[in-house]
Amino acid sequence: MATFMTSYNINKMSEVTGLSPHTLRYYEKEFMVLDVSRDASGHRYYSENHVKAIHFISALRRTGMPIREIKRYIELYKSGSSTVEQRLDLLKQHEQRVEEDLKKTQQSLLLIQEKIQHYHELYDL
Amino acid sequence: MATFMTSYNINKMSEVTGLSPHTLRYYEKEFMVLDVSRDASGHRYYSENHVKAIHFISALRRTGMPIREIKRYIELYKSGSSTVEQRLDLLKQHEQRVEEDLKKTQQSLLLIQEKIQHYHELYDL
DNA sequence: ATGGAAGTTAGAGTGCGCTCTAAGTCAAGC
DNA sequence: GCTTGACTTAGAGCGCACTCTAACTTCCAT
Repeated sequence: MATFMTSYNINKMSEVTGLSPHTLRYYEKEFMVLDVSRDASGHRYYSENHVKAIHFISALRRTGMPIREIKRYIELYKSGSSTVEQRLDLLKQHEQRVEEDLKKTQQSLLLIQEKIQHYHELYDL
Repeated sequence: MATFMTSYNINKMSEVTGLSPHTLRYYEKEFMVLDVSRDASGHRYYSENHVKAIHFISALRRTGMPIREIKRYIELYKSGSSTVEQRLDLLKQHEQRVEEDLKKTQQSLLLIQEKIQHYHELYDL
C-alpha cells in the first residue's frame, strides 16, 4: 500500500476538532453517522471522514442549529440519496435563519458601539 | 404642563420591548436599575427611560452577554460616575468578543453555503 | 357584593447542551 | 501478577435563561 489512512484516537480527535472527548462521545450517542470504529480493546478510532463530518456538524452547531435538528439531518442522510432534496431544504432554511440572526446581532452590536462612542455624553444606563 | 411622560403597564411594555411580562419581572428581580414605579394598587408602570434601558439590555443579551455580566454592568452604573471607565472597558471587551463571534459564525455559515452549493457533487454528510 | 380580569409574589419547573461521575475493562511496563 | 493510565459505559448533574404555577390582591362592571 502506498498511502495510509490516518486515524485518530479520542484525544487526538478532541485536539483536531476542538470538542472534548466527553462531547465527542455525546455526539456519537446523539447522532454519529459513520459508525465509529473500535480497536481490539474497544477504544474508538476515527478516520478523516469522521473529522470532516465533525467539522460540518460543528459548523451547524456554531451557527445555532439545535442538536435535534442535526439529528434529523443525519437521519435523512442515513436513509439514502432519496432524501437529498429534503436535506438541502433543511440546510437552506438554516442558512436563512443564520443570515437573519447575523443581521440582528450586527444591529445590536451597532447600538452597543454607538453607546461606547458617546459614553461620556450619555448618563443613562 | 405642556408635555406628558408616556407610561407603560407591563403588557404595553412587553409589546414595546418584545420581552414577555415574565421576563420583564425576571429582569427586574435580576438587575433593574431605575426602580420600577408602582401605581396605587401595586402594578408596575414604566417610563421612557425604562424602555431605553431595556432596549440596551436586550442588545447586550442578543449579542450574548450573560445575565451575570449585565448585572455587574448595572451595579457599576448604580454606584456612580466613578465607574465610568470600568463600564466602558466592560462594553469594549464585550464588543471585541461579539466581533470575533460574528467572524466565526460567518466562517461557519460560509462552510454551510459551500456545502449547499456543491450538494449534488458531494456524498459525505 | 360578586365575578372576572389583570396584575402581584415566591419559588418551582423546563429545555438545552453539555459535563462529570462511578464503576469497570484492557494493555503495557515494572 | 500488579499497578498505572487510558479508555469504556450508563446515567446523573449542572448552568443558564428563562417560563410557568399557585395563591393572592385589587379594581371595575354588573
